[in-house]
Amino acid sequence: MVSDTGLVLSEFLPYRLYNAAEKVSLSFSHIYKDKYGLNRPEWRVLAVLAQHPKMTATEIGFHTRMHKTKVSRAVFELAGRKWLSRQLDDQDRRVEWLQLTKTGRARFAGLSNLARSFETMLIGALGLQTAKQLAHALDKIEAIALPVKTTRLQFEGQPASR
Amino acid sequence: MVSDTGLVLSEFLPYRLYNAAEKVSLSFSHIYKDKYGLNRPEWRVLAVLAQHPKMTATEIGFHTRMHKTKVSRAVFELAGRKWLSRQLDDQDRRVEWLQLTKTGRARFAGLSNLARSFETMLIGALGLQTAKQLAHALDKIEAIALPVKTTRLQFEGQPASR
DNA sequence: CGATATTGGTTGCGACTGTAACTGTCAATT
DNA sequence: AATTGACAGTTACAGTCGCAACCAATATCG
Repeated sequence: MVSDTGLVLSEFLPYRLYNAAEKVSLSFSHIYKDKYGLNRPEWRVLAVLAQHPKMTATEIGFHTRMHKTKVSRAVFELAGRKWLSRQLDDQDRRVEWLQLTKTGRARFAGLSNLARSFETMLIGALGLQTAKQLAHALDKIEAIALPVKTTRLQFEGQPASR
Repeated sequence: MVSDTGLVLSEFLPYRLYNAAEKVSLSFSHIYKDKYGLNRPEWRVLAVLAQHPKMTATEIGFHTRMHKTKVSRAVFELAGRKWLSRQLDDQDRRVEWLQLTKTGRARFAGLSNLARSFETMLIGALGLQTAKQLAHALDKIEAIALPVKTTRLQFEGQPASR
């Protein structure tokens, strides 16, 4: 028998990690959302294309850990704004090479500065020591393997319908 | 002129924090999703009601930092399954007191054990030292004030919106 | 009292998401 | 060449989300 002392949600690590990430992310999102009208996938695509001038959508998905449909939609939107250009590969016409346009690079330059200010502010608020420890913990989380699937149990009282 | 060395997304703290939280949260979600058919708001409502036997939806929102519509929908779902009961307050009939049913408590007991196992596994994978440093960093993130514009969570003592 | 504001909780709507199924292209096998 | 399978990228669909508008009950104020 397992001693059930209950579970204190507010001390539960996954919960706390998620809330902290949401808080930071929500705050940061105003920088690309309010001023530039971007959503998160679009911001990420922009940032990764600024760093790696020519990439395919698949590569972007790999780098940003985003689902390919997210990438596809973000690319569609940014292309519509002419912040990036698409160019079919000569050898393999399934592949599209994406790169920022002049406009895209110009927009990102502004965003990039705001982003770095935000990060500096955040690290300042945490303290350098804590920020480094946090970065180290994130390294480890990135590195570890976590269980991915389980099997579904059947029981009375399945989801109700609205 | 600001030196634009670009921005390396993969080293950007908000990005890394968010990805780490998503990774952990996704892995953990299988515990309540695949096995019990719950989504995250439902899991949170269940957990907080298990800890605090009688609460109102508003209080739950405060504790779990969830928007009141999320709470409302989660409560609706759990009530439909008869995992919790709703009871109008005698004095103020706008207020509903929520508490877990026997079924709800039974389900949560199982979930709770799985949750604690998961957390133990996670802490083990990080190492105790790193886990403590992470917890400390999360404390600080919770405590600091970050610029937030539009989206407001519903807290006690805060105007809803204007 | 009556009018108005506030509060607890719900719902309509538009925006965003992941799954899975799809299109079009290339590669391998026959 | 024709078939098959793999792959890049898109899209249909159903589920989820937050905002704003809403309803009903209560509190406040003239």
